Order: sequence, then structure tokens, then C-alpha cells
Amino acid sequence: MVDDVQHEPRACDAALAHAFGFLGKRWNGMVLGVLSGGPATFSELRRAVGGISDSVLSDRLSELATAGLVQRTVDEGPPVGVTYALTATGSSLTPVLDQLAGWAAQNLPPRCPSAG
Amino acid sequence: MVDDVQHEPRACDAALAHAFGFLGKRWNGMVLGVLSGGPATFSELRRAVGGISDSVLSDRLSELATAGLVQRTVDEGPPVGVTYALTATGSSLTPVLDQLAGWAAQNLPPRCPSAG
DNA sequence: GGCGTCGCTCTGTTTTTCCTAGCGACCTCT
DNA sequence: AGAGGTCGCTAGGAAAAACAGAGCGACGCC
Repeated sequence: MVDDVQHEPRACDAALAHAFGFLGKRWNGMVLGVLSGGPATFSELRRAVGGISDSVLSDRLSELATAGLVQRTVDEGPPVGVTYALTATGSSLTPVLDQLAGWAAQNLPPRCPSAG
Repeated sequence: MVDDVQHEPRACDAALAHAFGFLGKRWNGMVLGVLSGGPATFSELRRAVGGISDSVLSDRLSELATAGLVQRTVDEGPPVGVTYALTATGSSLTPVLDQLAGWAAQNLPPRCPSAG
């Protein structure tokens, strides 16, 4: 029974599957990446990710908020505003995202690596 | 130019964006995760990721192969077969995926963390 | 011969993502 | 004040992606 570990033909990590439950959606990874650089407003987010539409960003933000990764805060200053920021859970994803960015930087270089 | 770094309001890492170019697609992350555990055939992959359909898996595999992350090998033994495996580039993503799985395991456990 | 598997493609339907336009409230410029 | 811009967000319909399911040619099993 010691080699019981080999019975499974091959199974996908449930955790990984769970993670890609939202990372597998078109923009989620990117908004988390932007947010990992600090809190941002709706429009800042929109510009930062570039190419996302209002409706989709709104959806993703709600989703991420529901998942407990980002927190929506209403700033009641004179000019009312809304700020999105990572929660503790979301922040703990930052290093992973960072590592992923590093990997992409040196392994998917079909794009000019020195251009700006 | 030293403080030029602050001019950008907030921009998404190009590398991160590039990475999510395919990680942001529904199953890509998962098939890479399975493949990171070793080579697999079409049907093994299908079972491992669970829930994906043939057509989509076929698409993703082609995509990943084109991106240079996985390699398709035709085994010309008596029973012809096709095997998919990670390339060097794909393998280098494994630790990231691993870390992501670890993060998911302890941060998105709305699911029983000690059940099996 | 009948049946199942393998890798993969094709058709038609559902889900996701996208574009465009609009809302109320605020700010700025004139 | 008036005109016009930004802010956060929603609504409606179109395009694209993902889906289920059947099918193909070649193979092995009994």
C-alpha cells in the first residue's frame, strides 16, 4: 500500500483548478497584477489593464470582491470616489504574480525585450 | 530622468499581460499544470483536467504547441500514439504553477481544507 | 464480426466577452 | 450660469469562445 500514490492515472491539482477558476478569466489576472502595485480607482484600473471595457471590468471587480480578493472602498471625500485594493488574501497572491511576470519576461520573448 | 518612473499613473506589466495571454484562457493553466507532472496523451489530458471537451482541448493543445510551451510527439510504436510534453519553456513555468497551487490551497479554501 | 479505444474534427447550441450608449453627480473652463 | 469633461457603473445587443455530442480511420480484444 506504500505505492498507493500511483493509482491515479493523472489528476489536476484541485487547488490549481480552483485558482484558475478566476485566473482563467480573460482579465482577472491582470487586474490583480495592477492592484498588486497598490490601490486604484475604477478608471485607473481601466487604463492600467488597457483594452478592457467598463462592463467587463465591473463584472471582474465584483467577482474578485465576492471571492474576497479585492475590497471596494467608497471614499467619502468632497469628490466622492471608489477605490479598489487587494485584501490580505489578494496580497498573498502578489509574489506569485510577480514570479509569473518574471517567467514571462524571459520565456515568452516573442516581443521586443528592450523596447519601451 | 531618474524620477521618470513615477510619471505613469499605473501600468500593467507587459510581461504579465503577455503571460495571461494564454493563462487567461479557460483551461490552459490546467493543462500546463497536468503536463508539469509529466508527459501525457490526449485522453490522459482530457481525464486529468476533467470537464474539458475534445474540441477545446485540441484547440488549447495546438495553441500551447504554437506558443512553444508544449511539444507534440507522435509515437510510431505498433499502436500509434501521440504524446504531449512540456518544452524547456513550459517546464520553467512549473515552479510558478506550483506556487500558485500552494497559494490556492491555503487562500481559497472555501472548500474543506482537510478533506480528501 | 462486434465492440471499445485512440487522436482529432465537425455541427449546432450555450456561455462569455465585447462594443456602444447612457445615467446622475461632480469638476472645470468661460 | 452654461457647456463640456470625468467618475463609477449599468443596459442592450453583437461577436467570439466554450460547450456537448456525434463521427472518422486505424487499431486491439474476444
